[in-house]
Amino acid sequence: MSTKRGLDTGTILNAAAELAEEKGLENVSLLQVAEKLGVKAPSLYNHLSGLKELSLGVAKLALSRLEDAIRNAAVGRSKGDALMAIALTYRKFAKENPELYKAILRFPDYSDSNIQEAGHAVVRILYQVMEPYHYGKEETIHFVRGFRSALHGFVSLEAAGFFQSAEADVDESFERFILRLLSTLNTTEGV
Amino acid sequence: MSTKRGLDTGTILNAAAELAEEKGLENVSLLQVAEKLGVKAPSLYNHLSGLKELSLGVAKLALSRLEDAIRNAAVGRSKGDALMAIALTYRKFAKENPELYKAILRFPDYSDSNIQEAGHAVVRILYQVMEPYHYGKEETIHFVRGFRSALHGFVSLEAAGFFQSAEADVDESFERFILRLLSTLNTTEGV
DNA sequence: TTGACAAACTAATCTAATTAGTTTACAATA
DNA sequence: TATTGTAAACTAATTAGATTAGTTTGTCAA
Repeated sequence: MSTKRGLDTGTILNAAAELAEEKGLENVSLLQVAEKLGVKAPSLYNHLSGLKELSLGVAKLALSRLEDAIRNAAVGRSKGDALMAIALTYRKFAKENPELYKAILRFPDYSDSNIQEAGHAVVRILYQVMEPYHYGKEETIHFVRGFRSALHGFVSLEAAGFFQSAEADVDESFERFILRLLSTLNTTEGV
Repeated sequence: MSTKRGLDTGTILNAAAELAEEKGLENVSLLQVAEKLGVKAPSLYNHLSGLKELSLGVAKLALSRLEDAIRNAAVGRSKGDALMAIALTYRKFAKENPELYKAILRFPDYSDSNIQEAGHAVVRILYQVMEPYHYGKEETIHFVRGFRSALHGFVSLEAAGFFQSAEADVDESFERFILRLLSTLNTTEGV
């Protein structure tokens, strides 16, 4: 029987992600992940350097799934349409994968490394969508920073449980917020 | 000498906050905090229920300091002026107290309880500032949710190390972003 | 067929949180 | 002033988890 060669980094990260959604991000330990994989904890060290790398890996995994979702959302749409679709998809992802989204949020803990890279992928999509507006590079960067901040900020605060006052619908708050931002985009028409 | 009665919850939390800024949030353990206070770790349990409560307490402390700063920023200003001052102060706080700000960010980990309460205080200030615009309650809530999201989102992403492309100044990105939002506020004049 | 290597294992160590049970200083009161 | 109850500190012990060291064992390539 296959007592051997069962693992690789990808398998481990997927198991960790699954475990996160099942039992909460805070219960993702090497021990638990190993157990889920039917393996002893030290075995994991053959594939990653330790808990930090595991956490980082889960965050990267989550980001890349988010990126996929966003890319799909933008396909076949342009300008405001595309941006709104991206925004809705972003929030949907966070709602459907709360623990994975928390994993992304947690990156400030190790702001150092290559999570950034994964983040860039998301940004690149936004740059593409912004092209038809014919803004200058600098102008585009300014806007994209704001747009990302809006998405991230709203979704984080919502996930943390703010926005509970029953007096205003959260879906509507989000849509209005994004529309507000989009309304400031020059509609001078791309010839 | 006073082997006794040295501690209370406030003292512990302040020590923890200090420790966070000195050595990083991730090094705030019961052990380290106890050591800093010249006490054994189990003694802390007389004043709080464990590490979770300590972390929560630090987050609340940080939020209440942020709230103070914001309140001060709004004093003597109104409308767009006040909102911009709040925004700048919010970001300044995060820059000057990075570890404490991280403590706030970390709250999604325990989204349950009474961090919320502290968050409400910030919101209350925003509601006051919004009054002169004479928006309806619902409308105001929508805007405030967006505004907070903007602040939180931008500052978090910046703290996490995104926004590093040298091609656009981050201060300017922030100011433009906030101005963009403010520009969408009705200036129909309060009589 | 074999031998080298990677991948798994067991055993052991370390750090930190937490719990149990004990001691002691303060403060109210007899 | 002596006494005693209690809160707050302590020591000792347990637990969980990460990590390291050193060993064993499949698998694959020569």
